[in-house]
Amino acid sequence: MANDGWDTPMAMVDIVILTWKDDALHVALLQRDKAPEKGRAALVGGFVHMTEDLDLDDAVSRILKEKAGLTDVFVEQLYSFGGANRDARGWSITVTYLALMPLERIQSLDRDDIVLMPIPSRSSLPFDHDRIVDKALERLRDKGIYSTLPAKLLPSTFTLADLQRVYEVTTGKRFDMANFRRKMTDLAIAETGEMSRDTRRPAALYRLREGALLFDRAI
Amino acid sequence: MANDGWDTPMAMVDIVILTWKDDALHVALLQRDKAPEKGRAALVGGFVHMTEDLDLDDAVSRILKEKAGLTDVFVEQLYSFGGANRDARGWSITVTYLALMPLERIQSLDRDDIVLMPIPSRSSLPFDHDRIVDKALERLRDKGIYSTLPAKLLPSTFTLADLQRVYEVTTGKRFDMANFRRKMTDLAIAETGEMSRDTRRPAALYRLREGALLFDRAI
DNA sequence: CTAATAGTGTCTTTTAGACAATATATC
DNA sequence: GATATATTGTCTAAAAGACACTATTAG
Repeated sequence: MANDGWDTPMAMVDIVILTWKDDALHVALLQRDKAPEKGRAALVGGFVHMTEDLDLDDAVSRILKEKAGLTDVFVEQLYSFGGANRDARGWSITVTYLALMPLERIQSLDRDDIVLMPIPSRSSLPFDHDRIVDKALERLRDKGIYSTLPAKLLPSTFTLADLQRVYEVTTGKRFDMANFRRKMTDLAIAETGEMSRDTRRPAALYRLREGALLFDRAI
Repeated sequence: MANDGWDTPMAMVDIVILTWKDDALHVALLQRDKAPEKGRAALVGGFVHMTEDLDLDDAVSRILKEKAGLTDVFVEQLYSFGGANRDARGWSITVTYLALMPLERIQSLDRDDIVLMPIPSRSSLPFDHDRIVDKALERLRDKGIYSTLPAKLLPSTFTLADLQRVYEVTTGKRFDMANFRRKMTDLAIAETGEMSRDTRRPAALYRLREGALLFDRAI
C-alpha cells in the first residue's frame, strides 16, 4: 500500500441512474443519510475503497449494491469531474457513470429512500450533480441517434410505439412512424411473437437483438 | 482542506498527445526522469496538485506547461482508469485526455526528451499506457467520421490531399477523392487563397472554418 | 510532349423523409 | 359499424458511392 498520509484528492464515483416512467425520463436519486447535504436527494455514489475495490468498475458495482441494492446493471463511464469546490469537504474527483434500467428494476427494490425525479421538471441537486445529470442527458441524446442506448430504459420486451416515444424524448427529434419502424426492425430489434394488449389494436412485442448496440447509420 | 492522511487513491492526469508525421499518426512521449520506469518513454502526465490546480483542466494545463512546455493545446477528456495494479505505487486514478497538434508545435519545442513514436509500429509503453493510447485511437476513429477532429493534427493550412490522408489513416476508411472534397468544402473547410507547391500541380490551401467541429452527417 | 497529381462532372444506388392506405382490435 | 391505434406501401428528394473525365504544373 502506498498512499497513507499523502495529500491527494478524495476519489469517488457517482452514477446517474435513468429510467422511463409515464412517458418521461426520470433520474433515480437516493436520500442522503449522512452529512453533507444530509436528507437531500442526490445521485447514487460513494468513495472508492482501496481495500475492497480492485478497479473503478468494482467500485461502481459495490456502491450500486450497497447503497441501492442493485446488481447486474447496464452502466457506461460518462465523464470525470474534479476540483476544489465541487464538494464542501475539499478537493475531490468523481468518476461518473451512466446507468439505464427499466422502471420495474427500481420499483421492485421497494425502498422509500429512492426517489424518481422527472427530468423535464427537475429541481436542483446538491454538489455539482446538476452538471453531471446534464452530461448524462447529453450522452444519451448524442448516442441515441445511432445506438440502442435509449432502449435500455425499457423492459426487455416493448412495443414499437413505446420505443419510438423513448427515442423521441431522449433525442429530442420526431420520427415518422413508418420510417422508424423500418429502421428499427432492420437494425436492432426482433419480434418476440408475443403481443401487448394495452391499446385498442394489440401491438407486437419486440426485443433487442443480440449485440445490437451501435448502428452503422443514424435512426 | 480536508484530506490529509486519508486513505484515498493517488490522482493523476495523463495526456495522449497525437500528431501527424510522414503520413502516419505519432504519439508524443516524454522520457521519464524519475522512478518508477525512469528512463522509459511514457505519456505526458503527473499528479493532481490540490494547492495549485483549481480543477482537472487546470491540472492538465499545468502539466502540459511544466513537463512539455506546451500552452494553448487542443484537448478533450478521454476516459478515466483506476485500480490497484495500474501503477506500482498503489491504487491510482488517472483521468486521461486526448491532445491533437501539428508536428511543428512539437518540433519547435526542440527537446531531446520528447520522442515521437509512430502508431502503426509502436512498442509497448509502461504502466497501462498502451490501453490509454488504444482508447485515444478509438476516440479519434469514432469521432473522425463526423467531426473535424483529425484536422487538428495538421497545421492551420493544408491541402485537400493532406486532409484526406489524415482522415483515411485515423478512421481506417478509404474515401473517393471527388466525394471527399465535396463534403469537406460543404461542411468544414474554406479556401485560404494560398497555394501549396509541394506537388507537380500546385494545390489550393484550405483552413478549418469557424466553429466547424461536429458535422450533421458522416464524411 | 509526358508524367504526376489536382480538381470536376455525372451517373447509379442507397437512404431519408413524407404521406397515403390498410389492418385489427375495442366499444 | 365507428374509433383508435398498429402496420404497410409507395412516391420523392437527398445523399452516398463509383468512376470517368479535365486541368495545371514540372521536367
